[in-house]
Amino acid sequence: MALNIKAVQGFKDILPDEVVLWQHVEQRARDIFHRFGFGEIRLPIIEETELFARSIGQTTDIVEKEMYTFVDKGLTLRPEATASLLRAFIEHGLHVLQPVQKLYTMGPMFRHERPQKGRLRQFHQLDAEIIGATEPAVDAELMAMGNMLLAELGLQAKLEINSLGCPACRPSFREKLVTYLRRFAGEMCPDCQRRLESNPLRSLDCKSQHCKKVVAGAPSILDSLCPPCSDHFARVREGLEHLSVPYSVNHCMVRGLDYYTRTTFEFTTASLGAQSAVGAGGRYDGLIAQLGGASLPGIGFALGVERIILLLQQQEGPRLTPAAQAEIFVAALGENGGRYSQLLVHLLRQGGVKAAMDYSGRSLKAQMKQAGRLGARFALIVGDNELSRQSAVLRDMDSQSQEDFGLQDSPQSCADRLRTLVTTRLPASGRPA
RNA sequence: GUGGGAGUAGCUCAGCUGGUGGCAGCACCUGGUUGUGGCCCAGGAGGUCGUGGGUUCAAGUCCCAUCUCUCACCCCA
Repeated sequence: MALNIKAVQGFKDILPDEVVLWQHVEQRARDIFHRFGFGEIRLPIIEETELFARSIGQTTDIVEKEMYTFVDKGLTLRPEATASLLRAFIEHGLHVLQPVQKLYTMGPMFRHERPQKGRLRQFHQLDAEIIGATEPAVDAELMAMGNMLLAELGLQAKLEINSLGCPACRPSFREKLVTYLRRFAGEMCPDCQRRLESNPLRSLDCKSQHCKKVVAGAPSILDSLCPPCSDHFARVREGLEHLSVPYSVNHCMVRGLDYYTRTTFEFTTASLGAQSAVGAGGRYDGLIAQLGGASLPGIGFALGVERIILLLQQQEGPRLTPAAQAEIFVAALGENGGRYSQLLVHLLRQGGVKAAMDYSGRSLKAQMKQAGRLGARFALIVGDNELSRQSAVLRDMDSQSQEDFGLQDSPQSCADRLRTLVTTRLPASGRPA
């Protein structure tokens, strides 16, 4: 701790032990996304501020107070991925390639909020979007995919769904709701009183006990949907049931971003403290046109990687163990042993074998210890003695058995023989690979 | 942005009402074993007690500020 420089608030390092989990999650996600026909798209993490203001909504908390913006340059670190993805989609005219595009991306997002459990200022999302399809079956498929990913990761999450209607039916619901809430405004929390004008739908999801009481008697948006939206929602539900995806309807669920229409959903868990959402998403049928693109519907979701990692870490059961850092460790003794070992290790690596050695001339005991620590299955002991009699000692670290390993032929063929050995010989015990 | 809790070794943490920083555990190094890992034993190394001020003969301990972590509000992945 010589330097008094630390990571800035809300940003954190992910150390090698934890990276193992990250890679696991990312691998699973890629695997499943590919199964569903999604292609990866990689996006810049910075965009013109205007993009987020126009898509997420001027009056949302994200845009009003949580963005990392370079004011002098008009640029902003992305607070979410959908806007960037759609920008790229429109910019490159991807809709001409095929009528329905399925894209995913993953990476860091930035929001200037107060950090707490499962919430960082730089956090990571897995993001999947389907553009160009309006069929309810697509909504169901997308949710099924999220559900499958969480299930394959071994996580317990509930799926809650709702419909927020469309520009044809939401405004009238909003009016109905405001009329109702006005009657009880006095009983509601100060936040909700303030939201009465700015974002009355948000009151439906308020945690305050008083508000919950009021909201319990409020009209439901599901009763106010126009026939097309109502039909869409019914068929989304049918789709989920058809695929046996468990879900519940939560007519109070609202979203923090303005662009959502019709289907919205959240994957929630009780094990994350105040942050119950592991992932969330919804349909945004007007957004692409609003950003200057073709008039195309879209739907997508984002999963919070940190939140998934937290859940995995809380889980009982066997931990993920990092892969061995070395398959074979060459223990060198003496100056000649060191020179020969260095070449051998290099040739092994060239041949695709994870090989390691120690250059500091430490005792054999210390080197064997290091071999064990690296998870090496074999140790090859090469000292000046071995070189002079042209025969090294090969030790199987699990069975503790040792055998001679001839060094008569060239270093290259020795390396080749060792590689064959490492890749073909079965482990002595049922030790994880 | 608001409120509670907390910062002592790489990690987890003792340290009472101020009086020399812990034979603490894990990890690390060395030795016990002339050249053989995991267990055991012995020894060793490792600290601006988050940072900056203040009170005091004396501050890890009390006071103020600040930074960070943490939990919650707000909001959200």
